[in-house]
Formats: sequence, structure tokens, C-alpha cells
Amino acid sequence: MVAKTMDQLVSLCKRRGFIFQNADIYGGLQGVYDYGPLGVELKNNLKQAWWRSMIYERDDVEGLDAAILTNQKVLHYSGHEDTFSDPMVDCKKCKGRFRADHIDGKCPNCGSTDLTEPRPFNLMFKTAIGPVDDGSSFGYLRPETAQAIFTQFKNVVDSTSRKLPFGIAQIGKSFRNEITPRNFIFRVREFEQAELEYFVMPGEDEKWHEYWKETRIKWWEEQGLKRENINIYTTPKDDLAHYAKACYDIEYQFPHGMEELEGIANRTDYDLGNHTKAQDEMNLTSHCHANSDSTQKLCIMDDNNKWVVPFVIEPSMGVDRGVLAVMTEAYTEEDLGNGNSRIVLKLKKHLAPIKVAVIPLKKNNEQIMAKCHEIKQNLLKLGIGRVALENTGNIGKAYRRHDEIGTPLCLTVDFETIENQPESVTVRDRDTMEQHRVNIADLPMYLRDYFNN
RNA sequence: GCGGGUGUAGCUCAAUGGUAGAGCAGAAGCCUUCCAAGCUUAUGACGGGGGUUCGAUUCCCCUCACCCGCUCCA
Repeated sequence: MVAKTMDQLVSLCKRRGFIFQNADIYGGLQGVYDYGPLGVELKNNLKQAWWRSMIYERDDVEGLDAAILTNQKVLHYSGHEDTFSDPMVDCKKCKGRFRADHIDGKCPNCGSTDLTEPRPFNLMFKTAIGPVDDGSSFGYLRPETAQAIFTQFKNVVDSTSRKLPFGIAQIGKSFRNEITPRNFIFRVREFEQAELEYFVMPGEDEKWHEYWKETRIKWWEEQGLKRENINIYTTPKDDLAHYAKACYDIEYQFPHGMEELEGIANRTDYDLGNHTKAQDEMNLTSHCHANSDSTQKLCIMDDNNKWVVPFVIEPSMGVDRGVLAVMTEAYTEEDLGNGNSRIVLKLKKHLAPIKVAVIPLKKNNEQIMAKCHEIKQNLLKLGIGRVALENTGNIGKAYRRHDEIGTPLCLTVDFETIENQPESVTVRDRDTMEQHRVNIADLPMYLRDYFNN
């Protein structure tokens, strides 16, 4: 395996249709990317794996799909309006930029007092709601999916009869007006999060924090990331986000460095406390905004008929970062000898955009092509995912192409298929390049076995 | 947003103050073709705008995007 760079990944992503720059034909839009034909499959597969592990395989988590447009009050009481909207000043001498409330008229870098006026620097996207854009009616694009989980907490509890501990999971887009989008899809302005808010009894939070750290590391390994490329970073107290008591970062060795892939935060009772009414009766441990607008008590009854505001453990994954991580890990360049080499995307098979490619040995042979179509249609019924009919007409190129996009299996229809009985095809393995013949009648069983373990 | 760098076909690169070449990929076709074979055909670019100039891809300015630092955290 050779060193992989971000450039190699970006090139592959564009060449093969995984990820494109948004508005490419107009010069792009900073920090915004689009997922192409293969990228959308890969991303969906990753999200599906997450959803499956969080909800289907557990008995204590419910799903949610909330709106992106967010009531201003939600982000007022959540603390985002305060912390995501910082007045900044620039030092005219050394060009440094600092939060106005962190310095007292003097540049902490060079000591100069020649500073610009504080300018608002809003990290949230604000948008007019309704036909009149006079500033009187606006909302935000959510800066995190988490808030809707908190604001819908009562509705979910009431409709599902949940008791602690339990969680609410959500996957969806979030938006942050990042100062500097950078590193391909790593830091972007429109991104997708997969978040679980796991509600626990106060006092049990630290135990669950550890539990989720271990659970999530294991999941990432199941997505193909090697443990040696994963680092667990414990955020120092001083650097914690406004809502967190403690935080682990699952970091991954990206091409540009060891950086955060997922944050696992102990959000305490800060969020439900902020959004609940009757805060005085809730024995909150967090410093919350006094809330005069909420109409619901965001708490549950404990065994002693006392109101308890649960603590929250939040594993929050960047879906786009996950896509980048699994691609980084999977990208492999192999020397085949004799000056030949190939690029192979060694994705876990459940993540592969295309599960099986059906390839004609010779595309201008009607019988072979007809058989390819027939096989493809039959394999689709297995529900194993996307089956593609490859039509490049050159068998070697087809194999290389599918190596590069990570297709685990290639089925080739050759002259033996149409001339001999029983009908058979060759099955080629992406990683070993080995192939063997399988009778067409046995394919359903063969493929189910292959993709189900 | 600041400082530095970059910007030529889908990808990787080349050349040039006189309107650009290649390899690979992609499209159509031929071929009983199993690891990027060959042949034929058609297609394709100077990020965008302005300026200097007889003429700009080349020089200058602005802008957009990307990369490296500051910052940020999914």
C-alpha cells in the first residue's frame, strides 16, 4: 500500500462519481459538496449501518426526522445564539483575529491597540420565513440536529412509553457558517450528522459516557477503520463546548491529519433544562437560560414519583467525515508486477456502492448481453443492494473500474455460459482477484451467504 | 475574514504575447476478448470579469474556487 493523499481521494471521487464540488459549472460554492451516483450509495449505506446499529439492533432507542428550519427561540434557549454569534475584532498590525469579549482592547498576539471595530460573526445561517423579508420573521438553519431531539423529547416519551435509560436518534443535515471550510468534505458549511441523544439517570451519566465511547469505537471498526488509525482524545475542561461536562473525540488518521470523526459528549441536564418550563422545580445542575416561553416540562417521573431531568450522553458523528474516513481507509494501490498496478477501494461489502457487477465478456454478442440482463434482473430480487450491468465491452477495464469503486464481486458471462449446461458464470473477488465458476441456479444462495456475513 | 500558494479537456500533465498538444478516461463502431490489448470515428480545456496591447491562456487588477497556516470541532 502506498501513501494516500487528499488529492488522490478527491481525484477518484470526481473521476468515478462519488463527490463533486457544488455549483461546479459556476466556479463552486465554498464549503459545499454534492454526492454523485456512487457517493450517494456509499453515504446511504453508511447511514443505514448507523441506523441499524442504533435502532434496529437495540431495544432502547427511537428514531426521529425533524425539520431543518428552526424556531429562533429554540436556538436562543439552547445557548447557540450566544455562543455561535461572536463579535470578532481584527488586529490591523499582525492581522490576527480574536473574539472581542476575550481581549481588552489589546491584541493578545502582538500587543497592538490598533484594532478594528468588533464585527458580528454569525456561525448560524439565518433565513427569512414568510413572504416579507423585513427582518421581523426569521428562523435559523439548524447548527446541529440535537436540538430537535430535545424539543421533541416530551412528544417522543409520551408516544412511546419510554423509561430511562433510552435514546432518540436522528440523521440529517446541519449548517454552520464556518470561517474556513477546508480539507474537502471534512469541514463544510452544509453537512450531515448522525446523532444519538441518550437519556440517563443523573449520576449514571459517567458510566454511560464510557459505554458509548467503547460502543462507538467498535462500530467504526465494523465500518472498516483500523483501530491503529483511531485515536481517542479527551477534551480538556477549558476547551469544552458550552453544553458539555466532558467529551471524548473519536479521531481518525485522515490524509490531512488526526482529526475528529465523532464527538461523544456528556451534555448533562443542560439542554432539557434550558428548554423546560418550571425550571425552579427541576433541581437542575446546569447553568441554564431562564425560560419563560416553554410550555412543557421536559422531565420524567422516577420511581419515587419525583421529577427528574435526565442527563444526556451524545454520540454525534459527522456522516461526511465518516464517508471520507472509510474511503481513506479503503483506498489501496497494489502493485501487480510487470509494471501493472491497480487502485482498489477495499470497502466493507455492506458499504460498497455497487454490490455485484454483471459483465459481458463480449458486449456485441446478443446472446451474452441478453443473459447479462436476465441475471441482473434476477439478482435484484435478492435485495442485496445495487446490482450493475457493466457495459464497457472490455473485460480487463471492467474489472479495474470496479476495483476502483469497490465492487466486491464481478460476475462475468462468457461463451461457456451460453454454450454449456448447466449455465454458469465466473465470480471474481475484488480483493484477491481470484475467480471460480458458479452455476447460475446457485447464485442466489451463493450471494445471500456472501453478503449476509 | 487575514497571510501565503495554486487554477490549461472528466483525470494527469505540456507548450506559448499571435486564439493550445498528449496520455488515460468518456461516446459510437469492428473483433469468440478473463485482468486497463488493437483499430476506426466523433467529442472535449486556458475558473470568471475587467485592463494594458494591433493582439492575452501568458503581463496587471478584481472576483470565484481549492491547498497551507490562524481559527474551528460533526
